[in-house]
Amino acid sequence: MIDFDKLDKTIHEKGRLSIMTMLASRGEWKFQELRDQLKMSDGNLITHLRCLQKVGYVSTEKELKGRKVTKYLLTRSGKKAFKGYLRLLEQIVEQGSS
Amino acid sequence: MIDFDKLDKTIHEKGRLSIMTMLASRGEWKFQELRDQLKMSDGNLITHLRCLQKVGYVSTEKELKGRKVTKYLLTRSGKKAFKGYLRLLEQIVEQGSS
DNA sequence: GGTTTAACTTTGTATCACAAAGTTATAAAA
DNA sequence: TTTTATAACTTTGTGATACAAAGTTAAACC
Repeated sequence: MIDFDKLDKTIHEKGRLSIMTMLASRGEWKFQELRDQLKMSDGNLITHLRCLQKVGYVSTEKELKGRKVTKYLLTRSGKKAFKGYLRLLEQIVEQGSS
Repeated sequence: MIDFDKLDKTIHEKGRLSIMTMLASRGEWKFQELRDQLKMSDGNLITHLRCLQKVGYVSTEKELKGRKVTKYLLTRSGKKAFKGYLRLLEQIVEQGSS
């Protein structure tokens, strides 16, 4: 029996799941890129990013030269948590297709 | 790019996801079995089941003889929807491990 | 008839996704 | 050097909903 208590709610929420998936698939994303790709409002996106930062899954890099640009990336802990989350998804897929 | 808009919110919620996974892995489950396995309160479980019934993913069978027992199972539409959901999970897993 | 049991309903609360509007700071234009 | 534009961020409000707890109903067994 799959242990659904282990399902990380921070990652599981649709908006943050999409963010995490993007960050996992490529090193860095600008705020703008995330917003445009995911078609989220500024407020919604930044709230989710803040939430992911607060639990330590995401960090930022600021470009100091040129226009103000913020890049977001997964932390080591974020990568680990996402891996764990994916492992649970795999279990669900496996059990669901049996 | 994965289309997260397609992610079925009815299924995605943790509680209902666990229910759907159980129903997908075995034909029928009694209310009691679901409640005990998933450690949900009566009220919470039935609310999720009602929600799944309302969108047509789950149906019930009542035993008419003996003690009152209700069994829950996936409808054809529920199986189809769950399959679609799993396909999206597979995409996430794939993209996440690239 | 009374008790137990399974399923179900109702009610209340706390959380949270999301949008919209407002704020700040910097860079380019004028 | 004032103005305008832009990117990131904050604040506020609202609606939705997960969940628990307590109450209700109906059938079966004593």
